[in-house]
Amino acid sequence: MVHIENDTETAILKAARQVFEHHGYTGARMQQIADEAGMSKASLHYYFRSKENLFDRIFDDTMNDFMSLVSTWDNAEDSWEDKLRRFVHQFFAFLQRESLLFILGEINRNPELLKRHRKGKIKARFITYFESLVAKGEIQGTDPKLIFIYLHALCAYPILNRNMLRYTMGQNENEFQQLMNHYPSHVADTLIHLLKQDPSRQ
Amino acid sequence: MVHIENDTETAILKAARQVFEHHGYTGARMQQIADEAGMSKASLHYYFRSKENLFDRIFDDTMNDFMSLVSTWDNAEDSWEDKLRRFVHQFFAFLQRESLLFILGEINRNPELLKRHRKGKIKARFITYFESLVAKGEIQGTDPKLIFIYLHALCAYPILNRNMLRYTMGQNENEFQQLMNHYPSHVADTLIHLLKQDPSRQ
DNA sequence: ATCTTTGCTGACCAAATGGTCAAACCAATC
DNA sequence: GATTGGTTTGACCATTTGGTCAGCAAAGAT
Repeated sequence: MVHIENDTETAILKAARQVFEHHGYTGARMQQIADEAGMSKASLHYYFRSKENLFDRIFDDTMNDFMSLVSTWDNAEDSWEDKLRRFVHQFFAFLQRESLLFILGEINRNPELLKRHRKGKIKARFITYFESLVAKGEIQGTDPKLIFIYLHALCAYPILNRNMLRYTMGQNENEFQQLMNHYPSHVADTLIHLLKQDPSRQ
Repeated sequence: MVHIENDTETAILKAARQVFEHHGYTGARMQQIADEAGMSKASLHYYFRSKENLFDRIFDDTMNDFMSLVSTWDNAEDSWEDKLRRFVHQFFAFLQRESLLFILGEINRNPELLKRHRKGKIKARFITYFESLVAKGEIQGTDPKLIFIYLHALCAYPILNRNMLRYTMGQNENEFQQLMNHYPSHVADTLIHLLKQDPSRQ
């Protein structure tokens, strides 16, 4: 299903994304999307029949990006350390581009939205890859599912909760931004360090 | 500011919390709250003058609980390991009771909501405590702000993103629940292990 | 020049929604 | 049992909101 987008359609999608990500489905107003796209409300209905249609397009696009990123695993011929490092940076960059908070909010509102994305049912490549590493004894024997959760948690949380974290830690925009610049490298180091431990501990 | 609640008011607050947490401010409907509380919509306006008032009450209550939990730090006379372990379990339990996703969504919609809670400006006790530990050389020299983020991230993420995580990892309710039963202990172990490392690594 | 197609819009509509209010209800007091 | 005060509600209102539609404008096509 290829979409050939003209300029107007692109403008609508861009405006819609902004408004939906900021206000959520129920809070978004067709009029505001129209204003932000610089056209009449009727035009939105000309290109996308309904609010729900327009929303689905935004949601599904974001969700597909997210799912394909999560289930992809670099198959370059290098060490798992480098693979992991690349993934962390890629994932972190992605999360700054697209709003995971939006996705989580909408799924919370309507869990049915998840069922439309079958790709999720394919067990993430990450996990199978790390299961094989454990089997080969290259990393310590922690459950790869936990590593998977840790990886996602460490990358996503400071972006999901940026505002309150900054507030709680008493930092201004700049200080926090500077912390975030080094953040993904530090996360990668920590995870690798964690996985390299000899299996003797517990 | 003590609120003496009668049964009706309590019933309203309970219903309102459920509806607001599920649908967010913009998606919540006064009629649904009334239905769920088993009374007429007019009664809601009798007890709380407006939707916004009712929302504020729910939001502020949750936010206060969250802020006081985050800025509290056990001052029992025991090791930092035990303090940390207790905190992780307490925090994890809290997150299962009250919806952080709700808070994050509303703050994203209206950042002004944060400014009402001055407590956040007090730098979290956690950070000052761990700064002192680093100074005393009891733990390795990682920036306590990062440890703070890691702690919160690891506790909060699997609850914030429960649905998609389960889906991505291909687990059913039971399997995931079982994973979560051991989860906080594992997080505590991991964090302690991480902090105990000798300072030689970078 | 005229017709046809496509993109686009102002004016309008029906339904939903937060909020109001006069009246009903009910327990306590006289 | 009448009065009083707080509580509860059905009916109603004004506004907002997603959506429709007849028609206008521009660009090809004939």
